[in-house]
Amino acid sequence: MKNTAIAKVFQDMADLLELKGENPFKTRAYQRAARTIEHLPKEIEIMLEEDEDLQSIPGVGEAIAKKTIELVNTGKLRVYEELKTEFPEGITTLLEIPGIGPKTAKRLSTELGIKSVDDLEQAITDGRVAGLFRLGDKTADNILQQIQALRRKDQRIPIGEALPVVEEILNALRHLSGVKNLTPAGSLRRFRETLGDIDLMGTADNPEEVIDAFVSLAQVREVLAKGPTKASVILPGGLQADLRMVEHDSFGSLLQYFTGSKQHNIALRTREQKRGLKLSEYGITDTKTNKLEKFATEEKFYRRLGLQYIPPELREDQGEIELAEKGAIPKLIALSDIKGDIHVHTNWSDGHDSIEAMARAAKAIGYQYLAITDHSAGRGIAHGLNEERLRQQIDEIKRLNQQLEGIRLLTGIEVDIRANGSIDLPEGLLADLDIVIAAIHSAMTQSEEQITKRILGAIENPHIDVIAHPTCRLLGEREPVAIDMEAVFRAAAKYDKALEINAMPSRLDLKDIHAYRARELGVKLIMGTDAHSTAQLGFMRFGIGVARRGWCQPEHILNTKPVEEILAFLKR
DNA sequence: GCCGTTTTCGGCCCGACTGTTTTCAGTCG
Repeated sequence: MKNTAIAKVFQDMADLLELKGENPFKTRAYQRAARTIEHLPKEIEIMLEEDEDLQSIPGVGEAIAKKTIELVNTGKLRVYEELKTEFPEGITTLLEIPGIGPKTAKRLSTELGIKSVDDLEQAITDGRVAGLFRLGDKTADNILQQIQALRRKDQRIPIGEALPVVEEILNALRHLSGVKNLTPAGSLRRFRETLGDIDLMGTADNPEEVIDAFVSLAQVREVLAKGPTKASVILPGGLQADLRMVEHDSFGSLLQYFTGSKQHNIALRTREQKRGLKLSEYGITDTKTNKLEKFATEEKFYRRLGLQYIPPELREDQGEIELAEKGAIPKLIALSDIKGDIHVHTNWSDGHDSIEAMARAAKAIGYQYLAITDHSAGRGIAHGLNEERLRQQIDEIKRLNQQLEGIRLLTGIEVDIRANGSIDLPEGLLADLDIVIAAIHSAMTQSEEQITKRILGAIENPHIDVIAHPTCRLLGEREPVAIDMEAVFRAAAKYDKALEINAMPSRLDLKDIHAYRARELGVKLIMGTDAHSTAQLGFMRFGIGVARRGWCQPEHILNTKPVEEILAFLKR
C-alpha cells in the first residue's frame, strides 16, 4: 500500500475520531501522522523492506506504527473498519464544508439524519437546520453559501497559473508611495505546486490607500471584505486573495506566521513553549515578564529563537527546525545557479520559435548553453522529427554555433518511448547527438509493471542520457501514470542516468518529494523547462521551486555546471 | 496517540471571528 493511501486512512480516522468526540490530541496525532506520511519522500513499503523503524517518522509512535504495518501487510485496518460502522456513510464529507466542524456535522447527522451535502442543502432550504438549538437563520444561510461556493470553486490552482496574476497585482501596488515589503505569504511563498488561496502582505505609510487600490484592481471580480488594513477579493478562476497591511516593526513575525506551514509553526511553538516563550503573529512574548518583542524581519525572528534562517520552501515540519538548531540548513539551489536549459522545443517540431530565436533568448537570460530537444516522429506527436529532418537540424545547429557568440547550442532530441518500450529513432543516429532525452507520450493507462518496464528499458539504453517527466501527470488535468518510482530512482542511480525536473508549471515532474528521494539515492538531477516558445524559458523558476522543496543544492543539479562538465557527463 | 536538555506521566500552539448567547462554543487559519 502506497503512502498516499495510508495517509488517507489515517486522515479519515482522524475525522471519525473527531466526530466521535475522542480526545482532541489523539485526533491531532492521527492528523499529523497522515500529513507526514503523505509527504514522506520514501515509500513506507520500502522502509519496511529495509527493516527501518517506522517510529523514526516524526509523529509516528508505537500505535500508529503497528497500524501502518497492518495496513501494508493486509491492505486493511481492523479498528478503522470498526470505527466506520459507527457512523453513517458520507458524514465526513460534511466536514469539507467551511464552517462545519465535527460538532455540527455530528448533530446534523444524528438530529436530522443528514448523510450528504445534498441532504444538507435540502435541510437548509426546508428550514430544519435553522431550527436546531444554537444554530440560526444566519448560520444556515452561511453554510448554504459555502456549499454553493464549494460547487463553483475549481480545485486547488496550479502555482503556474496563480503566480503571474499575483505578480501583476503586486507590481500594480508596489509603485504606490510609502509601500514596502509587499510580498506573497502562505503556500505560494513556500512554492507548493497547487494553491488553495493567495495570502499577500506588506507595510505602508498609508495602508488604507493600498487596500483601496487593491480592491479596485482590474483583476478583481468580487470584493468579499474590506477594512482599513485587510481585504479579501475573488480573482478570475474563483481564487481568493487576501491582502493584509501591517506595521513596519512587526512585519517579520507576521510574515513568518502567515507563511506557515501550519505544521512548521506548531512545531516551532511547541519547542519554544518549553523555554517560556510564546510565539504569535505579533511577536515573541516572554511568559514570565509578559513582555512582547516585535520583529521587523523573519531573519531576526528566527535568530531570536537561536535558529538559523529557514527558507520558506523547507517549512513543512520535516526536520528543518532540528537542522536550523545545528546551523545545518543546506544552501539551496537558486535560479541564478542555472547555467543552461536542456529541454526545449522549436518550430522544427511543435514549438513556436526558431532555433536561433530560442538561442538568443537563452543568451539574454545569461545561459551558457541550450540543448535543442524537439520531439521525435513518434505516433501522435505533432511534426516530430524523422531521421532525415533530425540530420538536417544537426547541420543547422552546427552552422548556428559558428555564427552565435556567447551561447553554445547542444544537439538533442526528446525521443519517444513507444508503448512496447522501443525507441522511435535508430541508435546510430542517437549516438551522434549531444543529449538524448527519453519520455513517454502515449499508452499511459498501462499497468504499473508495463510503464515501469518502459522507463527502466530507456534507462538501460546506453544512448539515452535523461528521462523526462516520468509520471506524465498534468496538474489538474491528468493523474500520474502508475509507476514504481523507487525502481526508477534505483535504476537511474545504477546506470548513472539523469532524471529531469520538468519545470513546466503544469507538469512539475519530478515533484518535490521525488526530487528529495532521488537525491537521497544519489541520482543526478537535471532541470528542463520543456519550453515551446522563448517566453517559456522563464518556466525555470518553477523547477527551482520543486528542487528547493526537494532540499536540492546546486551540486545536485547537473545544469548548474558549466558546459564542459555537462558535455563530459553526456559523453561518458 | 505522541513525546521528553524540567517529565516514561502529563502535558499537548495561538489568536480571532461569528453567531448565538447573557458568558461562550465552535470553527478557522
